[in-house]
Amino acid sequence: MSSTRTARSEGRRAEILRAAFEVIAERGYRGASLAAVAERVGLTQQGLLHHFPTKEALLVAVLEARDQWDAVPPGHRLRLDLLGSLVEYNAMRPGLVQTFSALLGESVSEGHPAREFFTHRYDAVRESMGEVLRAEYGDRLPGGLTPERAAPLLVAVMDGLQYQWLLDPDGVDMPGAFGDFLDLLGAGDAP
Amino acid sequence: MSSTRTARSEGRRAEILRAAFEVIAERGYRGASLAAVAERVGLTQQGLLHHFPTKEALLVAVLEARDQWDAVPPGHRLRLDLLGSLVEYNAMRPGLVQTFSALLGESVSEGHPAREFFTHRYDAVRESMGEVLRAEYGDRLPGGLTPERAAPLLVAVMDGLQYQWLLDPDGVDMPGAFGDFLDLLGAGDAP
DNA sequence: ATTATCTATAGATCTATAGATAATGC
DNA sequence: ATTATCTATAGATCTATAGATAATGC
Repeated sequence: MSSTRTARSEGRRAEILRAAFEVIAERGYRGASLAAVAERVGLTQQGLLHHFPTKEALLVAVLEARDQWDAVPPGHRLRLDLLGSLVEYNAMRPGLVQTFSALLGESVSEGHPAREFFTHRYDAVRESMGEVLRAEYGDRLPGGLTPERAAPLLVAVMDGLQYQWLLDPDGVDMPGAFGDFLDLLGAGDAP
Repeated sequence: MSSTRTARSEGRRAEILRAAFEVIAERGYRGASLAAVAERVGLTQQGLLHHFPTKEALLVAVLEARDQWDAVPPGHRLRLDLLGSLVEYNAMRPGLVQTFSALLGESVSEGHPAREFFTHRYDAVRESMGEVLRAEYGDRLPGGLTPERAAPLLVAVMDGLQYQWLLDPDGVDMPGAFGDFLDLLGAGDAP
C-alpha cells in the first residue's frame, strides 16, 4: 500500500496526519475543518483533498495511525507495569490524549464515523486486559472478581482518569491514580 | 428568576430543553443545530432564539438542568448504595447518559463553552465522593488508599463505564461492573 | 506522464439580527 | 402592552468537484 505511493506523497500525508491530530485535539473531529488542517501544513483545503479524498478518509487514517501507535509489538506480551508506563507516557503528551478523548466522546453519537472503530477496539482491549490481569494475578482477584470482570474496570479507570486529567492537569495526578488502582487490584485477599 | 417569566414561556423553555437534550445526545453540542432542536418542538430556529438568545445560552440551560437533576437533596447524605442505584437508573436512560458523555467528550477541547462547567463540577464531585467513601469505609481502604485517593478512581470508573456501555450496551453490564468496583473497595485489608 | 497544488465555485449549512404579524394578558 | 412567533436575510463557514497550472520522475 505504501509502495503505491511516492516517498514525497508519504511525507505529505504524514505531515497532514500530524496536523489533523492537533486540530482534532483542539476542536474535535466535527469542529476540525479541512481548511484548518490544511493551513497548518501550508496547503489549501483543496490541496489537502488530493492526499485524503474526503474528511472521513482523513479520520480513518488518524484512527489507523493510533492503532499502529499503541499496538503491542508482536511477541511482546503486555504486562501491567508496562501499562503504568504507558499512562506515565501519556501524561507527557496531553495532545495525543486529548485527540482520542475528543474522538471517543464524539463517537458515542449516532452515525459517527468513528463509532464502529471504537466499539471493536474496546471489545478487543477488554479481552486483552483480561489476559494481562490473569497473567499478573491469576484467576482470583480481590473482591471475588475474575480477570474478565476486572478488565472493563481497568479500561474505565484509564479513560475516566484521562478526562479528569485533561480538565484539570494540575489537580489530577493521572499516573499516581492509575497506580492506586493497580494497588487496589493487588491488595489481594485471594487465597 | 422563573417568576419573571410567564407560565407559558416556562413550558416552552422546558420543551426546548428536552429537545436540546435529545439532539445533543444524537449529535453532540457542536453537531446540534438550533434548527434541529426547534423543529423537534415545532418552532422555527428564529422562534427558538426568542426563548434562548444564543446557542450557548441553551447549552448553559442544559448544564444547569443536569446539575439540578442529580444534585443530592439537601439534608440527604449521599451513600454508596445510592450511587449504585444511580448507575442502575442511568442504565435505563441511555439518552441522558449519552447527552453528558458527548458533552464531557467535547468539553476537553479548547475554549469549549462547557469546559469550565465540567472542570468545576469534577472538582466538586471528587470531593463529595471522598466524603462518601470516608463515611462508608473509614480512613483506610484496600491497597493502602485513602478515601481522597480513591475518589478520582470512583469517578473515573463511572465515566469510563458509561463510554464502554454506550458503545456496546449488550456487551457491557454497567451496573454490574460498577458493583464489582465497589466490591473491590470493600474487599478491605484494612486493620 | 504523473503527481501535486492552485483557483473558482456549487450547494449546504449555521448562527444571529431586523422587523413584521399574531396571540395573550391587563 | 407584551409576548411569541414568523419571514427575510446577512455573513460565515464547510465539504467537495471541476478544471487549470506547476513541479517531478522516467
